[in-house]
Amino acid sequence: MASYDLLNPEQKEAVLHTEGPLLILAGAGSGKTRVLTHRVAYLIEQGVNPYQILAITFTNKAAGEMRERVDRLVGDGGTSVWVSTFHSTCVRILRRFIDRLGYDTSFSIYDTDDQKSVMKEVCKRLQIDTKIYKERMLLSAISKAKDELVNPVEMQLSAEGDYHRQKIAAVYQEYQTQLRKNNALDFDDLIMKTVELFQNCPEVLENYQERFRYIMVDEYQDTNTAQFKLVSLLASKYRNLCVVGDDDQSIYRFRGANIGNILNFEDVFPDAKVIKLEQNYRSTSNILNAANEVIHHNKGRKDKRLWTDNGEGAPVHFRQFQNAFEEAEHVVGNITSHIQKGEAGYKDHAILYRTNAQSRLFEEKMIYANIPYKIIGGVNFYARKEIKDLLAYLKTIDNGRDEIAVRRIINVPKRGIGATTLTRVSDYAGAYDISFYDALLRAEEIPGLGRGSAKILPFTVLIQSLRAKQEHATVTELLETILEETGYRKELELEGTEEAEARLENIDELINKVKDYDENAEEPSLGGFLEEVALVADIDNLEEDSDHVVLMTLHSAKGLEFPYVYMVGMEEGLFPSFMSIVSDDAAEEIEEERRLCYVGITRAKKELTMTAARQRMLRGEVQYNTVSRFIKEIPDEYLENKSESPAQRAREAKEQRINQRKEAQLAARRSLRAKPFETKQVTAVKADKLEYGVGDRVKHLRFGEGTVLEIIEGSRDYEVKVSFDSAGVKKLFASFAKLKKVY
DNA sequence: ACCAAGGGTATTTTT
DNA sequence: TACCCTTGGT
Repeated sequence: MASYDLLNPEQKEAVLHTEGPLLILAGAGSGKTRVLTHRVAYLIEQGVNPYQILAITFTNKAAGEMRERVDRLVGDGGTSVWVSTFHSTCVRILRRFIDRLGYDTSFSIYDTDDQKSVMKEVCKRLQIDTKIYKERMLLSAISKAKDELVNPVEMQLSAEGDYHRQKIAAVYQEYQTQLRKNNALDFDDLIMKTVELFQNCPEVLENYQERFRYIMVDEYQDTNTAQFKLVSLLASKYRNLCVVGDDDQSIYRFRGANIGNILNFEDVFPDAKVIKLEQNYRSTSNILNAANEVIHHNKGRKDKRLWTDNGEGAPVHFRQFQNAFEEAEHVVGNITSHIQKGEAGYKDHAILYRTNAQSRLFEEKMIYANIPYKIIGGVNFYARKEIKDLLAYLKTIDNGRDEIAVRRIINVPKRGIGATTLTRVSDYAGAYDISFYDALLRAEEIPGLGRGSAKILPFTVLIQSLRAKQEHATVTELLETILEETGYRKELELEGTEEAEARLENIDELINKVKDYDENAEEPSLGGFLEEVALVADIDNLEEDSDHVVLMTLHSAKGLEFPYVYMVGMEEGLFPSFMSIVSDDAAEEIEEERRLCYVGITRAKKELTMTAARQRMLRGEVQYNTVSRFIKEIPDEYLENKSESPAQRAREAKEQRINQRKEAQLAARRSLRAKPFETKQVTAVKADKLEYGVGDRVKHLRFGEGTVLEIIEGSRDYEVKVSFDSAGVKKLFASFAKLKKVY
């Protein structure tokens, strides 16, 4: 039984208001997750079946956290509450019912990389001049349309008389055709197709309306039109829709987020109850006041002002440096001194920047200073070449219609199959209206292939045998077989370069993740694994318990908090970004940047340091930037500006610094070369010793209780053989299986 | 079919 | 600066 006494009056009100539409305007750090989880607990206490509660978040990390907190609060009863992201919710629904829209339920999910490949093909087919219509731009136009639930036909109609837009509509049309041919959906499709499904199949919608009688949406300010539609359809029957958000933290306009969803909630649901959470439990009042002042410069927001009864704390620090090197040096030095004084651990620090490119300098300095760090974002783990290659093999096994996947790996490792051969196969597939892979199976019949068909044969034989194997093998076994049979691993090993070494490490990491999946998923399957992998963001991998400094963009930082926060690159042209300043609707865009700034400031619990550089290298050019307007929006009473004047600065002996810098760069480069891809994250760590021994009773998440039969100590992990009461004898890896001793 | 080199171009944020 | 794509050579 959860206790509600520790909630403040507004929080309590939000928890107790269970029926009808509810808008919770939750300021930064006002305890919204707490409210949401307690609300779930309360609903269950009131006799609501947990199975009928749906909580939607944006990231897997947020979902995981909520899941954990719900479990802790309500115990086993909470496990059937459906907590997941928009995208995975939609995938789960589509996997059941998308056949009604003419897709196969084993559809692939395409990431931006795959989308680009499709778009290339589309442009070739339609003979689009990619000098004028850039693939990137076409894709973003399509994405925008999907966010707004506009289909190709509608776009075509609305483009009447506009040649340019008509062209885009034609591309959109063909792009969808290609996706369907590949039995694939892109990210935006996941939402849009689900909405389509609901609109076309009332009985399916009804089914889910009945199921989800209580719906909660987190980060509501970031929903786009399609997501809003999805939620309103689901909630339209029982109307128990609770949305939580903060219009001041709406930072995904570029991705289609419609701030109107939160600003107009009360218009759409006139009977909505509105509750504001304005007490902040996170930051000092200096930090909070600075945030309030900055965001106050925005128009068209819901009026609110956060307050706290935490102490005043230190003023917000601001320093401007001569260049980006010194900026990085200062930040890293500052962190080091906190550590040395024993004031804080590495993990208490976060460095936040506007663009991913800024991470590099900090990374170099960290390596030099021997500070453990983790970079979030940049190239997603699953977007790396070697990982994508291996996933493409798995996808090919799983979904024979995914041409992008097949094409990706048909000549990796090299099988001597080139462009000409592929075109012939593709033409043949088109002529007989079969999939690309099926055409490969008939390689001998394809005219003009000649010796090409002999080269194709080993590939199809391999895939066919893997498909056969899939029936009874785990994903781990499949992956290992691929690595061996294709010679992929061997090739990298023979290469012997540091880069190949890094790739091999990444592959090991992938194997770890697969093992983890095989052993912990409810019902492990190849399709299930691919699905899980398709929807992870880098932020999802942030582990709270390991001790390192975190570097990430301001966007990724939303929802997190750190005692010490550094907001770097506070310069006009960088933050706010150049694009936003020169944009056609600069007013709107700058407001979005300001909200981003607000998000950054409110991440800090104890101390906030903002820095800028007069000079910095940007895309190969030296830029001279002035201090960001956002700094100027913070009144002096909350801000301590310790920037040195240029004159003072000039007097300083530069020599020493320059030397130091060179040295540092050298060292950094040396170790950067050793690991060209960010710090390796090892998810599987061999425990020093296990808490259980042979003969002990243990409990496994999926298999239930059992008795330990045998423990084999391997070099990297313990292999534990357990006889489960109901699931039989299993061999498990200790670091993944998370066995708990039962007393 | 494969590779290396060079030119051109982009750069904001990401589920 | 760094990547991507085209080009041209073998």
